[in-house]
Amino acid sequence: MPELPEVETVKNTLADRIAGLAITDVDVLLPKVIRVPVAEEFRRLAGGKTIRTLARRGKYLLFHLSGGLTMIVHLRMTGRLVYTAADEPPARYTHVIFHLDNGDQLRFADMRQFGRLALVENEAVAHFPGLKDLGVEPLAPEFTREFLQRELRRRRTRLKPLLLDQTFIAGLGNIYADEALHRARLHPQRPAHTLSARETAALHRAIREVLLEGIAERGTTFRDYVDGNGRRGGFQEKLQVYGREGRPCRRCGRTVERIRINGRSAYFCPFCQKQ
DNA sequence: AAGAAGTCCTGGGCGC
DNA sequence: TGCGCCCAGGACTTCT
Repeated sequence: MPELPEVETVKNTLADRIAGLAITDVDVLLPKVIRVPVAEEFRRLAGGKTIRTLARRGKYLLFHLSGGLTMIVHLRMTGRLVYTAADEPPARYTHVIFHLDNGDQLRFADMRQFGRLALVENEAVAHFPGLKDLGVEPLAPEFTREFLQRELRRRRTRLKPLLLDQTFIAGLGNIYADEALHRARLHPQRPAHTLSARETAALHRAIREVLLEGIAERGTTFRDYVDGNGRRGGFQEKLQVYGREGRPCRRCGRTVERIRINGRSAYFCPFCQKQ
């Protein structure tokens, strides 16, 4: 699932290739993946625009276009954005094709059809549903230990759901949340307000470390993720607990367990991460 | 008002 | 072998 490190990697791999290119035409093969405006308008507006720069906010990808427009993309579970030669046979589940003025293409594919694209005026980005309520960027300087301590103290919820709350910290998903908690030796069910200063510092450090290592490994390909060049990530080789139910914890060798918290699975080591 | 549940999807894993 | 069931999961909506 594309989380912060995967989206960052897609952004970086695509930026090298498409920044400065113009979109000559757009094929929308599955109109419902276009959130706004309606597919026909999306196509009309995107056509002729130049892709200036790419940015990321949480798990959202932002394409800053000429004409004061921004394309917002969320890959959700299985979405892919891949730069391809025009004669490349279309991958299964390709829903949108951007024709670029160098003859190549940018293709959006998504097996589960959860991912969404939107095209809005620059001024509307800050008001866009989902984007507008995003919390702090965990790799930005604003995400300090003091900030985390202040926030944890006033929340009664458990750590795992809190880390997945995009209005709190933007960009963590199930994989990196579980890995961060394991690295900080914190149980996913721990009530947020019960952490000591020392534990808070460990969590703060762990969140940043797992994300930075994820980016350094070019993301985690648990199943479907590929970057803007269609290449798999490498961080799946370094996962300590995620997806490892019944297998040994890579730190202590005891068996990794999986529990359900708010309908989401949480992998953890009951020895390293005591309640 | 926070927290929980329902919704969207389809490949893959499982039981029989 | 093959059928049917159910699960995974991010973010948004709806319910409590």
